[in-house]
Amino acid sequence: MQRILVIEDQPNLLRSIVRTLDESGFGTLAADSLKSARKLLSQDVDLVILDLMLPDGNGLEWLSELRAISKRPPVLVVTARDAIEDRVAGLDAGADDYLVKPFAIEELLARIRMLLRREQGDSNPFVSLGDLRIDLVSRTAVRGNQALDLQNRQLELLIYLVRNANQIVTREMIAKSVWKEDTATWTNVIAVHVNQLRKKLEIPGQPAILHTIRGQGYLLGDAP
Amino acid sequence: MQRILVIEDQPNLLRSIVRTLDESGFGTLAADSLKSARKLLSQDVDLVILDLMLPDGNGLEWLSELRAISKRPPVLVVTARDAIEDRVAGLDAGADDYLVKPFAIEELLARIRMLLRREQGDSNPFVSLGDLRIDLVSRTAVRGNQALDLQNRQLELLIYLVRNANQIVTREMIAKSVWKEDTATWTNVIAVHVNQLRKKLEIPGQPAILHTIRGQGYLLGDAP
DNA sequence: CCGGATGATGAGACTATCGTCATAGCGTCA
DNA sequence: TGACGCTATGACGATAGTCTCATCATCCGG
Repeated sequence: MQRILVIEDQPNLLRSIVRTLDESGFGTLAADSLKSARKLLSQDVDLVILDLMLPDGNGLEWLSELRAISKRPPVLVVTARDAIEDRVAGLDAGADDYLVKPFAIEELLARIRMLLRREQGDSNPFVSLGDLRIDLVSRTAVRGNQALDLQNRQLELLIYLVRNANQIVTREMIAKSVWKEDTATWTNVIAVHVNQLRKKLEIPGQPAILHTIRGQGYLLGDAP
Repeated sequence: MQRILVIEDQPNLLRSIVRTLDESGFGTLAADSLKSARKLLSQDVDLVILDLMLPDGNGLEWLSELRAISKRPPVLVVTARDAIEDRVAGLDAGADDYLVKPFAIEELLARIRMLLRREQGDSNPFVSLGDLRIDLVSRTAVRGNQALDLQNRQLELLIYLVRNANQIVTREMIAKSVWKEDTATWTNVIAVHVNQLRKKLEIPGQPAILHTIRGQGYLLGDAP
């Protein structure tokens, strides 16, 4: 369930927003001051709805602080301040949308859907090839629906191979990119790691995807 | 230079928008119908400004077609239709923002900046705090312009602290997130790693940024 | 079909990383 | 100020990750 943090100091409006969000199937966290907002903003909030005028300070400053750290989560500013300067200031401070009070609850929901939709595509960057997928931030590799338990070097090697999928990569290229030195060319370190990677990567009974190109290097992808 | 496609059939408004964008340093492509828009979109466009009522059809249908193929580029809908149903329909069709005519050119520019800012985030994701910055894909941490040579655990710990900057994190929270187990609470592993991290993170002669909150936990950021 | 070259593989050595422990330092409160 | 509890720190041992080496398998040209 997606969690939304609502920062709003008017009790009636806060209650009304929270109720609507609950009914729409979102999880909600409510804050009526910047102080309590700071407490509730942990990394697993998916969206923030922010009123600007709060008892203990200006919401824009809080927003700037947040954006200095991270571009997530998206922030939808909801405020009575409708002057153009205010709108520009809000958006430039890092807001992802700016909605002026009074607003229709339907429009609020539509804008929430829009922001969350955008988040989904924005999830961790990854590389993939066929049924193989590597999340570059959590550093997890999955083949089909089976997680692969790889060591660091094996993962680095695999990422390099996926990034250069369906083309031959020489040992020199691998040494330079994965080992950051050329010396590795003189030993058979690469062969050893390719070997270890194959054991975990290939599925017995299915055609291999990590091929040796004799005299040239390796190739990840469809047989040449 | 970032390129913006403007789809608008009122010649005066179209000209005015294009001029403003040019002056702001954007590249512009102009279309006064869906037909010409289809032609121009095949080029590399970073953002689309879309009027809904066009001579040869409804912009929303065109938007839906586009979104069926790709979530890029972002689309900013600009229209005279200001009914709530219209706004909801536009956002749900895949628009990334919805601006009602007449609008201030300053707000249009602010919303364009907002949308493009998000696109830029396509580079490696990172977290930062003050002069500290961590690239989450290359897994490198930099303080000022000095790279920090951190071990895996130290980096994981630092990422967690930055993500929860300026708030107290307890040992239990750290154990759960970084070690993925509660057992670490019973030893002083965390203290040891915090200690090692401090040696590499703190700059002698400058105020510390990784504080101990006696009896509670640790805090990364400004002194409490 | 043979021999040299190239790549694969298992075992073990080396090493960086990590966790534990003992002890020292420091704050806090009576 | 003294004692207690919490935190810092250096050293050491355990472990997982990485590399080396010897040997085996396979390919390809005579």
